Amino acid sequence: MKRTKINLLLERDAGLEDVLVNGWVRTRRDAKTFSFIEINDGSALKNIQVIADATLPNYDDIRKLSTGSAVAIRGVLAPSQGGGQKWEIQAKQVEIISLAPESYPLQKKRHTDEFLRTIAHLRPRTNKYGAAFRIRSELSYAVHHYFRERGFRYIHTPILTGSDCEGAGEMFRVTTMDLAAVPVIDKHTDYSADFFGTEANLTVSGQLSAEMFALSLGDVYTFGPTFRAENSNTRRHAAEFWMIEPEMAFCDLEGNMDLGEDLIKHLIGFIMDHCPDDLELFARFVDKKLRGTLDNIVNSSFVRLPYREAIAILEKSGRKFTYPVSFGLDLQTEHERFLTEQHFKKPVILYDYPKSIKPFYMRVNDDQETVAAMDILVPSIGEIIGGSQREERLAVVEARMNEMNMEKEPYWWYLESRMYGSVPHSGFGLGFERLLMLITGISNIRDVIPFPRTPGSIDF
RNA sequence: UCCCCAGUAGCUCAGUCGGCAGAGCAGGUGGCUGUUAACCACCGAGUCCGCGGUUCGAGUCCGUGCUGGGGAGCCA
Repeated sequence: MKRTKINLLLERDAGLEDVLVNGWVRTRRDAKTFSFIEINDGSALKNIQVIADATLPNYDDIRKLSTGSAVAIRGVLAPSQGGGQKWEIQAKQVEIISLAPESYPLQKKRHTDEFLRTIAHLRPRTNKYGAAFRIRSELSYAVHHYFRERGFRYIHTPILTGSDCEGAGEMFRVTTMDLAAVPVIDKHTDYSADFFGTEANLTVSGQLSAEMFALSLGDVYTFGPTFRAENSNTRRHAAEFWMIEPEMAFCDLEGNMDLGEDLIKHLIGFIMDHCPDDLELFARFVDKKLRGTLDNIVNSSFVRLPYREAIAILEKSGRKFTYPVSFGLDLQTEHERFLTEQHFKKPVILYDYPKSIKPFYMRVNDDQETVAAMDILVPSIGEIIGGSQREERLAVVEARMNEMNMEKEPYWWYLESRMYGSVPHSGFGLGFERLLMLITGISNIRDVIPFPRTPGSIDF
């Protein structure tokens, strides 16, 4: 007999004479002539209650069922005789697939996130983490759904890259060389002996590759893992995370901002519509203000503010900031928080940043002083999107690379895209985990990634 | 990498001025009950993070290391 998942049983209108449910025991309560067993199979937040009567042949064993044990229950789906749930299963057969010993670490009470991180292989069996990872799955689907509906193509950009200067971030080196005996020529590593015959790293962004496909297929996006070897020890950073990077041909900065705002609103709305139970858990137990935060984002127009005006607002605010504010300096966390949490109290899109603090590929504005960059900042999380209109003029992008003392040779292919049919185009990167943090109210990025990788930590 | 905080039973924590190691939950046993974080009684449970120091005596004070957390920087 094929098993039926609990989420489908719980939403039924009518009972069933014979069903099979497989899952894990969350708790067992014994009455005089029968036991209540609550089963969860991960398909939903809710458990299903099983009534196991003392007349069952293996009732003695059933009475020993411990939290975490795996079972197969066959029985009747019937209206519950007690309050608290609509349906229950009156068991005709209880097969114990495996009995969890008393050392099972998850108890029927609240655990701290810090403890659960030490048992990351078991934590998805808890209500909170089960809900978080169901939402993560739905959110991934929603990303693909959103772009597909709008004619975007999904591009698998490389994870291994030969460039060591894609971005400012530190990169993870990829090598097959024996690190105890690295070949050296003139005190420098001889990468010609390595697997690719040159230095190789893990990607920090699929953007440059995605641009090539935007200039071919029109509107494209990437959605995959990204790696940063920064020694960042914060609740918002991980060494391995997922990023969504749309790239649009024939699109300027305004169109880019439109997409970023619409994407965020749509994805949040999708989860509100499709994961009400899981979201409710976070609104009740993790962040009491979550509903208000999400409603505010979905219903408000994001503020669009040139960097120059943001500086003026900060200067006039009368606030004493730890870090200085003036044109040419990047905004610090305290400044971003002031703008989104105090001044506007909603998401803010900052754009037209000084070119001196932004990378070579961003399009230089007519003022020659700023570039067509945009960051979307949200309350509590901070920067969730960073993007720009790309510099499509060959001479300008080459001049920028010269200014920054960049070696142009590795980018020959990137520069050729500006020689052959170059067009205005734009894109951005959206931090998938940061969006998940925003949607769930989970405050640590390590808790929205199945097995998080951070400096000094690669267990599981 | 820098600053701050924490580390005591399986888990969450208390431990006063430096003087016998504690509670709740979990687990075990028994009881009660269409229960639902069930309830009641009893029982077992410790490298007080490691190392060194001060002291008659250190969970407690000092130094150092490790681990975890928060903040900052960097960024998504």
